[in-house]
Amino acid sequence: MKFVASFPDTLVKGYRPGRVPRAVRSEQLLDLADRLFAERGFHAASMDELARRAGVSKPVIYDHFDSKEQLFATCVRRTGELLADRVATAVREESDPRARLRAGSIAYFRFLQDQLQAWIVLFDDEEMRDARFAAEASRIRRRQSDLMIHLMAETSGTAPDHEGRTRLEAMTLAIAGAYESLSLWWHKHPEVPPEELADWLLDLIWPGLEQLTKHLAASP
Amino acid sequence: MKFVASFPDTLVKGYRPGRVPRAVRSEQLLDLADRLFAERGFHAASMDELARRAGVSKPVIYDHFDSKEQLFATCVRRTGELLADRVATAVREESDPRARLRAGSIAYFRFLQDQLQAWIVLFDDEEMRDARFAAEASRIRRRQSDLMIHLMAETSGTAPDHEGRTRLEAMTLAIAGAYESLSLWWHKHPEVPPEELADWLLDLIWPGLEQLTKHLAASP
Amino acid sequence: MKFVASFPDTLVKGYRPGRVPRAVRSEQLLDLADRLFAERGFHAASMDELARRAGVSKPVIYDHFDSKEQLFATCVRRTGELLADRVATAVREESDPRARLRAGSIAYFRFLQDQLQAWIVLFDDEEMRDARFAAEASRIRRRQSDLMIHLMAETSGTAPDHEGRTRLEAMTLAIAGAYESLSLWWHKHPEVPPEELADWLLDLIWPGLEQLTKHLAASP
Amino acid sequence: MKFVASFPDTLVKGYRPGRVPRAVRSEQLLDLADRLFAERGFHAASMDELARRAGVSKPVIYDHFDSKEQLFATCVRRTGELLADRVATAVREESDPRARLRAGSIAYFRFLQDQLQAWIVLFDDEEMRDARFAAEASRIRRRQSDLMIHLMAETSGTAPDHEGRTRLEAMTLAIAGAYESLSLWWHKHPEVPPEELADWLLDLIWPGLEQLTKHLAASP
DNA sequence: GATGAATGAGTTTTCATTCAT
DNA sequence: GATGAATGAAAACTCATTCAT
Repeated sequence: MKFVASFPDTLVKGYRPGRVPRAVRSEQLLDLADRLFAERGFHAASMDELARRAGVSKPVIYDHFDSKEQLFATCVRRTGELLADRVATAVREESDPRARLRAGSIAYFRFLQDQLQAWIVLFDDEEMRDARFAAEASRIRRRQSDLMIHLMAETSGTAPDHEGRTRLEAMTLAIAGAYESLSLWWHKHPEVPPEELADWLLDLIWPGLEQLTKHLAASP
Repeated sequence: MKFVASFPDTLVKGYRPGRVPRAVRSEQLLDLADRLFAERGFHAASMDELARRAGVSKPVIYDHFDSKEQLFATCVRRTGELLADRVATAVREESDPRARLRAGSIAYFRFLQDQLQAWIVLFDDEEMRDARFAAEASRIRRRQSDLMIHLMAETSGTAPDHEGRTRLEAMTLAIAGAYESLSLWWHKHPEVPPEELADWLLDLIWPGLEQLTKHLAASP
Repeated sequence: MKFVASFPDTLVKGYRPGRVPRAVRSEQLLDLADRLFAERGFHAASMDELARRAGVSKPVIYDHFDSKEQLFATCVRRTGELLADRVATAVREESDPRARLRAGSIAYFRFLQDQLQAWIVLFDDEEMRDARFAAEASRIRRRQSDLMIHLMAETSGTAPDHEGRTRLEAMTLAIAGAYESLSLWWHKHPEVPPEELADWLLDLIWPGLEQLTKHLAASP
Repeated sequence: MKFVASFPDTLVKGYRPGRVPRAVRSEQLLDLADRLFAERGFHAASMDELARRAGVSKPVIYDHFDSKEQLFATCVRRTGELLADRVATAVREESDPRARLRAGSIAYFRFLQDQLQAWIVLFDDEEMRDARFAAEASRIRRRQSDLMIHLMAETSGTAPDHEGRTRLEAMTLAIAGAYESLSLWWHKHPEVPPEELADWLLDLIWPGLEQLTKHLAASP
């Protein structure tokens, strides 16, 4: 006889096992799913394991979420929204463009620090580029990019023409990629403080960005 | 229900079907696997389909490769090496640092244009970030990064200290991320020529990079 | 994912939702179950959906019926009894044997017209021939058959011997089958009026039936 | 440790267990599936059990048939075709219309006797009326009906008008239902020989049928 | 009289992988 | 050098049914 490890990872706080209100259970499942997807990736994560970790039976999960895909999408969206909020809030608290970008960057890296597992779902997951989730993933990246475009537009004061917008879009997406890639590196060098990371990145791209903005403002 | 035999995608040229020398078969399988992984992603690609496309039975594949994982890893490495070669060759043909970086960038984007399907395996695949393949993937990125570090080191003429090296490494990886992300954007804007892409990116990062190099050279 | 509450199909008339006397609730559930089984068939019909349609929770259903099977059986029996009543009543209103059979037939087809969904449960349901329900189904068919035997016996005036009874039973069951099959055909040709259907069938079987009756009357 | 009963129902004759040619395995699976569906009905029959009975693993089944549905459909069609062949052959051997119908009926009942389990799949299965299989089922019934229409048309010598054809179709389908229902009765009275069953049914419907034919021939 | 939350046992289906020939 | 036939293990998802309140 096999003894399956039978301690659920999470006994939802303050509730006796097996009788948890719907909303609470939903949150718990989302949290555990975030972690599980981060650890295993979409495909390798199994609903069975999620159920085991939550200490519930599978139908409970399917009572809360339609499918594995929908559960994953929900995780991703939730995390993406949280990240966008944090960054936007931080940006809003500064007025000088460079300071704003710096504040946003710091908020970005701090979020990764706090929500390690959630962030991995966002950027490091194998499936994040799966066709079915590409939409959500690129929406997130685009949101970061848009924020930056907005920032740059403020700086320049003029609206760029079509070609200019195309270029700006490409560049901000490239920068978003730089953030993501740097995040992965950071994962292995956690001793670097978020502020320093932000400064490094700003020193690298700010000159080019400023130049670009001027160029675009001048071109039409 | 079994797929009826039908026409294998590839009848290896110059050989009667079913009697192909080992090395040729290996190459053929790698080519088809590249394509298949690019189309479907690692998980969704099935050995059955690969066998069907190759017009052989599955044991043949297992005679050449230990497992699906190993096959995938081999595809990735092969493509990565090809890319690195192209870039290195292009870089070698220029002498001015900025021109070298530009030449490398153009070679990079041209490779993507030529080897669309292979490149997707490299960067766009869902699994590329799977734990099992992370090693290979980051090795490729690192190779790009190293190349750039080398480039920058030449420029500055002095070797940076430890902290400097850390920072340089982080930044070059960030830049590699920018390239990858820009490539994904390019996928949807193929009308932009590789040279223009390269110029955009250089305009963005060159000022920061130059500055960084000077700074690092000065610091010790 | 749970279906959001939405509007139950039936708010039992004259009662506040959620406070309905037992007998009324039972009837309501049977009506809805009839409809549901007719629409989906036994297997595909789910207790969840029944509960939703009734606007109650599942335990309520289980408080009224032991199991899905028992619920289905109850539906079938109820409908069967209704049908038998209608036919018997119609038969009683005529005196000539042929006219009696005709009246019964018309009543039969009219019932189908009125109670379309209930009838489907009776004859068209996939499960009606399931071992577990065969009993109930054949009881209904037998009731029709018995009625006819009775009719024929009246006509002949003599009781047939054992062999004769066997044959008569077989024939009346065959005729019941003809009714059922014709009903299915009618489903796709609803423009034919019940009276015409009855006449067609009578023209077909009456000569043989009369003959059979005489033969059986003569044989002992 | 649980000992699952491990004698497969069928060790395919003449082959060592586990190495059976494709065509043979296909036939074996169809035969066993026929039996299984007959015993349990479509829903209650599980692929697991079929695999167990065949002494193979489930993937073997899925290598031969796309899905449970397709397997069932194949069973049904195969049996239906066999039945139609037998009946048609028997009919062809007589020339007088009544004799032809009688011969066909006898062939029909003999088929049931021989292929008991297959026949149950045809008529007694719960799912035979499932929307997904209705097509196949009604095609079979219609084939019987068509055969009879053909027979009757020969007798009358004239083609009936539209209304006449509608009526004839309805009646022949009704008769097909009578056959099916009588078959079910026969299941419990196997002592009656097929010839007697056929005679009973012919005595019942022939007079009406003949009349109908004349009537239809006269009407236009 | 009624409910929200939960479950056990099952279903079909898929896939990488390997004998025996 | 190659194949036809087979498998073990697991996956996602469903459903009738029942506590505890």
